Amino acid sequence: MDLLSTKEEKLAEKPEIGDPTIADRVFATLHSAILTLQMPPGAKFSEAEIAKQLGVSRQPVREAFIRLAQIEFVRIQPKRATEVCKISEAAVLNARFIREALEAAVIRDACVHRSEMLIDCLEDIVERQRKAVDVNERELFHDLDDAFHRSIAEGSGRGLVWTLINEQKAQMDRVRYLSLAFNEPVVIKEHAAIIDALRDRDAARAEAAMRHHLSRINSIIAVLRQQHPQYFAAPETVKGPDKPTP
Amino acid sequence: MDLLSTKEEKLAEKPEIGDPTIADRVFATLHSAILTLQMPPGAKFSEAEIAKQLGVSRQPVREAFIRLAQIEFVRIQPKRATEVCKISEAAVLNARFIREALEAAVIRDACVHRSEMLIDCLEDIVERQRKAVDVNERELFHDLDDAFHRSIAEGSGRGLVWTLINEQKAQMDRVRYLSLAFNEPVVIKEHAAIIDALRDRDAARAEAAMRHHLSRINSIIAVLRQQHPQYFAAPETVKGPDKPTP
DNA sequence: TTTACAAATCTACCATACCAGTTTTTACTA
DNA sequence: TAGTAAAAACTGGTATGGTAGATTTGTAAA
Repeated sequence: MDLLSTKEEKLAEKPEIGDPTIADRVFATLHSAILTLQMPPGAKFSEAEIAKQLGVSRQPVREAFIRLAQIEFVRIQPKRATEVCKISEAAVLNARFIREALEAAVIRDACVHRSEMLIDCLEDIVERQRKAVDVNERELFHDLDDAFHRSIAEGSGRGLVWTLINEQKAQMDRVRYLSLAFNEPVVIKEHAAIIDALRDRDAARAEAAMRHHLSRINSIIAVLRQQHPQYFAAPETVKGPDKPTP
Repeated sequence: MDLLSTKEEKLAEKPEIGDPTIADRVFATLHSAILTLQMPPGAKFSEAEIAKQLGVSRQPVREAFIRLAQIEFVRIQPKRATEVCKISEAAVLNARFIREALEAAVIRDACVHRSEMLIDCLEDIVERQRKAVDVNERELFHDLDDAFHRSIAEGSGRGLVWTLINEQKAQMDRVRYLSLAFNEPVVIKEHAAIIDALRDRDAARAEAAMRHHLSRINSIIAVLRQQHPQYFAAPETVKGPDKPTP
């Protein structure tokens, strides 16, 4: 892994008076590295190693690790090692279940509370997505995709729900980085269909369009798992219902 | 706040070879204290203060703070202070929205995948709730309520979803501790209605029963806010949809 | 009495040293 | 050579001291 290149730019700056702490910046650096697969699933590293590479002490690195562990980006094994969590197919499908349930509920709300401004905003985003496809700007396209879904949530007064969706989405985003062929034109069509239903305030149609749109990941993950088995965790056995132990 | 009383029992034990670290135990102690309102919303404290009270160094306390901040139990103000987050009505209603959307989706799944064992398990839980009411064991009743919902999720293979619901629920649980009158008999009736629909595999009825059951919090929170205004944050202004900034 | 400013006293953040386990290496024995 | 045990080189967890910024306090001037 090569995080040294970003050292001088991002971390070893002068001790600014600004807000972000060193731990914040270490977290952001590692978060990005994991998301973009610069740090691939299964990679092992230590507090001391990262600290040395980033030119800081172990302490802020350690605190970044704690935060990364909470979002299941890394797994801390005390006295042993810390490693990047492998992609769990069960976790990804679980994230999709959660995302679908939430976005379905959100878009139903949006059909009631939506403003004309929201429609304009969404159409603007899709238009920019078209341009992004023309110039083959994959990164921009993905950012606009996020913006599309976030705007719907915020437009119906459910901005806080998007925060949660975004966290769940992180597991899927690593998959997204793996899949080079994302079939952008179809995505744009699906977005347009969602806008249409939203404009007509047709909740049932909007919800169906959204669910269809989100079902994409299912067909992708099985393929990617075969293409990159080393990035995926072994399939878990699903537990049955436990007796409660209060 | 009086955490010293639990010091000898929970923290100053012999250095076991077992798993939980000191930071884990500090986290659990503070988590419980905040949930049960022993540490009321708005209370200020410092790393050094807690460390002294619990008889540990500042480091594990600090790490516990980081984890508590991530679940929005405390707010860390650098160089200033750390305080218990006040209850935000917007956050509670947001949590309910999320919980309702997820549990509605889960129980629809459960109507398809449910086993006879799940029905038996749920009926057993409700029966124990009746007994808990008889002997006025409020704490036990609440634990069984959690067990009821968790069992439904795990019984339909969505145990991971419960993990998320549980996190969201934490904000509501502080409200639950505030409300002394919880109207347990009605809760039991609602649970029974959910079981009935689940037994009949009637997804629409089960979902409706679940949504009705979860709507309870809305009527509670407004009253509590008036009764305990010091525990609640000032109402936030809801933002409109932003233009994306990719 | 009120205001202004400085010193004392807080805070959380960071660096460092040490500890107790784990893993790997090394070296000696059978 | 193979096996085993000791030792060296890791790991993350904890304790502690120092630092810079924020708050409070206290004192002096208007």
